Amino acid sequence: MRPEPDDAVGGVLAALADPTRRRLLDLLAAHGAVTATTLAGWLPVTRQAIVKHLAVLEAVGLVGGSKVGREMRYSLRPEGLDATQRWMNALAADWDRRLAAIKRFAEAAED
Amino acid sequence: MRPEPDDAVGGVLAALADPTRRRLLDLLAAHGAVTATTLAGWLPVTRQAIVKHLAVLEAVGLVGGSKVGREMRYSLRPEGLDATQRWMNALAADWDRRLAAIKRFAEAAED
DNA sequence: TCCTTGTGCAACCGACAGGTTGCACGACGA
DNA sequence: TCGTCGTGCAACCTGTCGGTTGCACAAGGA
Repeated sequence: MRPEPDDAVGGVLAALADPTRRRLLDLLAAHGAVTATTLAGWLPVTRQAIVKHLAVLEAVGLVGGSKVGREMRYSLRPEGLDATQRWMNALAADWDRRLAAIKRFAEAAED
Repeated sequence: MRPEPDDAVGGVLAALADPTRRRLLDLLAAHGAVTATTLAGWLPVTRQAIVKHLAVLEAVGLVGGSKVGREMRYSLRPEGLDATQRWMNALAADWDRRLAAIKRFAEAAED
């Protein structure tokens, strides 16, 4: 997947599309700032896999990491969701609007 | 991707993650019920690719097709978005809630 | 000080998604 | 009726994604 640089929403959607990544977000929501090694203990995958997932989540702004001593603590960054959330709500509203228009049009001009 | 039967949201997110699929949805929103061949004329991909994309969109309930004569007209199915939209709003709210709690906790126990 | 323990980096692998081509079939118009 | 046009199906190709293993290195504790 090659989301163009200006496409933040697409990136977030792609990130959210993976179930492991969603579980990761759940765990972060439940436990706050936590290390990749700890997360690996809760999921049936390697620490490396976790790190990769956290990297894509970080790239789209859904999580952030801060170094504490020699360990890296990852935590949620809820603002990262905002744009996508708004996009999706707008999309739903737009669909409803258009569908209503089309329906009205179809009723008017009975083909 | 193997979305478990009970996981509708994951399927929709995965479907929405692809930029071509999003463009497809935009086109359907703009033009109503339209055929795969027509859509292929508007996008730089083969009709077959379009058909595949429409298949995954249909599988998650975002679009629906109805046969008219020998041609297949695809159109939006806005209810398909609803569950995912609600999920995402709930997620955002949940994150804000948890983050606020953590922040309050951090303020109380100044490390 | 040295050993332990966790992190980061790179190579590698299998599976699948997005895309293409080719073809057979069914419906519509002349 | 026959030719045409659009659809559906299947095989195939290629890139990338999720995942693993192995290793080098830095930071803490005894």
